[in-house]
Amino acid sequence: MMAKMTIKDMARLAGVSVSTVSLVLSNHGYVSAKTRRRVERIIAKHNYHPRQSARNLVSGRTGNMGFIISDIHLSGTEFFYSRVLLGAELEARKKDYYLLVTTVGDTFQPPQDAPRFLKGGDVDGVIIAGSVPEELVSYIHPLNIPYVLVDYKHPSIDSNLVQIENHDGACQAVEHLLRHGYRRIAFVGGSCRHASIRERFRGYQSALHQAGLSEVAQDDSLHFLVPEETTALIGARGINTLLDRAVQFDAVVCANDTTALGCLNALQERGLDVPGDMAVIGFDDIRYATETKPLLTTVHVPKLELGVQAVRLLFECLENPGGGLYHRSIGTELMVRESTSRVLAETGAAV
Amino acid sequence: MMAKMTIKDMARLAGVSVSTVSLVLSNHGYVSAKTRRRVERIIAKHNYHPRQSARNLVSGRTGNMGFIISDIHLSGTEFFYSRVLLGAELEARKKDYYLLVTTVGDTFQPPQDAPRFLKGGDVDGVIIAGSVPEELVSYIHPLNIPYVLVDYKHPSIDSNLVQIENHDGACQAVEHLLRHGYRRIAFVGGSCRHASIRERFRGYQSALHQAGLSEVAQDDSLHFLVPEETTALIGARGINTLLDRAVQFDAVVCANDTTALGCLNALQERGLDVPGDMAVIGFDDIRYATETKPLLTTVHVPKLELGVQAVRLLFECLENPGGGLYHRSIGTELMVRESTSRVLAETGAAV
DNA sequence: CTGAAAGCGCTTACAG
DNA sequence: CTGAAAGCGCTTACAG
Repeated sequence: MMAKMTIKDMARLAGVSVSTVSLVLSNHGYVSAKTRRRVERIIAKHNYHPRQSARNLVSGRTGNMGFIISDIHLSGTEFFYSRVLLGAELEARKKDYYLLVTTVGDTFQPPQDAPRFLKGGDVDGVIIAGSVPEELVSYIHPLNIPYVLVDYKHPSIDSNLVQIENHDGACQAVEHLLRHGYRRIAFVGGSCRHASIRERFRGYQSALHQAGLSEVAQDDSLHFLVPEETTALIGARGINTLLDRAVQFDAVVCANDTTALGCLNALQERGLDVPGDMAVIGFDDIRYATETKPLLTTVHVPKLELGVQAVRLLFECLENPGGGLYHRSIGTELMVRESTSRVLAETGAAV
Repeated sequence: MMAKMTIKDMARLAGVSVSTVSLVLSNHGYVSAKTRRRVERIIAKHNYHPRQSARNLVSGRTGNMGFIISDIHLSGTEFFYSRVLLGAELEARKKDYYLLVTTVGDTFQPPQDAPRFLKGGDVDGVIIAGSVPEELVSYIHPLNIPYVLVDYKHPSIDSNLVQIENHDGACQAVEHLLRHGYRRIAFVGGSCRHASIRERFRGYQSALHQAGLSEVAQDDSLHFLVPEETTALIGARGINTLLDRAVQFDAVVCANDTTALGCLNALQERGLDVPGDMAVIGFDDIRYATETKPLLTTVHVPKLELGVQAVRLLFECLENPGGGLYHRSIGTELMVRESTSRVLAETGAAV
């Protein structure tokens, strides 16, 4: 194993100065075509790559981007934020940035638990995916380092944001049900502590209002929202609770797909047919939505895109320091499958 | 926004030399208690943190660890490798290492698609989680950089390995079923291209052999293995295929929980009761296994631990260069829940 | 116990 | 178009 090659070795081998090698590496100044070729050949031959830490030292930037996610979200049941991470990684890679991934627990206490890269200044910017302890945001905000929040919002601090059009998505869901003749539409939610879920609930309500069904929108016996973390069990509990209340309803909008899966199971167990007796509609479009029986109609959230946009937004902040705050909204799309359409499910013909 | 503080500023402020500040920072040499206190106070007061890139430059190490995962695994249906990632991050953090996470697609072609940190020498070691294109391993192997494979193995190259005791886990599953009186035990698998799944199948077979049930172990009409990526649909397809073959069986061992979920759904749909008519046992113990109806008996794999051990093993390689290859096996544990025990499911009393 | 100096591998003005 | 030199922020022998 030979020692690691340096720019000096390249210069010596190519018979030029270190500066010249640096110039062809960076593509900044002018180098004669001939010299450039010679240097490039030497570089390729020895498979030389400049050391990032040396470059960083002089450039003052790090080439790293922090990616913070709560441990719950990273390993929950839903495959949501790992797709956001994937999108972010793909986009960061395009600009030759590395993603430094770290997690925070829900017992987060600054400054002890603050990611080391924040203290050490080892990142040029930070992406925070999903809901995190408020303390994290209040810790990072005054740090003078650009950061963007994805699908989360601090109650009082204004940040760079990439958000889902939750309100609109929920409206689409309700409108779809209304078009198909459903009227008594219930809502079963995951954690109402999460802003996204509250927005979905509000979207559901406002679509009903628009349709002149305010009594449904307002009827809390048709709504099941709990402050707990989202699991499929909550969906099952929601359905059973509503059913036990003996209120009439023929459709249920779920706060997300995980909840919807729980609903589907519970309905099946109580002997109710979906969509024959009851329509079910989810939110997120996780992959499992296409593996249920019946296939789940849901509001598709472009998860990869959330990650991509977060990285792009961060770069804009980097290039444009002091340029104020950016907010970006990512639209949703209704995926009509089997769980909301009697005809579709039974004959295979679309309505 | 004041300029970033450097070690020089600290030295000036504390009235000592730069070397002294460095000494108290690194805790290496001797500094008088008094001087140390003074320097420490200044450091704390100004919230100074040494720049990693400068340290890296002189130390020759990077303080980074690469974490490579296929995009399929990062955003598949199973929540498996994200827990491995979580474990790795937690352990790396303990040693002040950053995790550089990147993904590879299945069209991977070296050297273009090789992670940039490999070419640039920006990591001290690499963890590869789950199955990846063989080309990745053959690319990285001669690079003279320590790497460890988690739950994967190159067919011909010998690497540092952290593996699951798949064979043993599958034996446990079968033995549990045998103890409960099941005899005609089927196997429904996900991708048989994956070594782990093949090992599970072999474990299943050898436990049956041991029990004198070689005819079951050998009866391919009781086995469903496909070369496709694992999804719940494969489980459903497996059950339906076996049932349509009209072979007798009263239990099914699944290659993993995702497959088992599909089995559960398919059985329910065909009107069969679990565990009344049929026992189902999974592998992995993903969170969803505790949200099914009935709760899924499964072989628990300590996913976090896989990540932790991978990082530890990598550190051993780092500290002990040229120390040969390490192989580590992580044991499994049978989680007995409802899907394999008639009594347990119906009366709540354990067998 | 503490300081002056060299050096890690690069980039960037500045001369020429 | 190319080279010599300074400097990025640290650490590490080496003197004292």
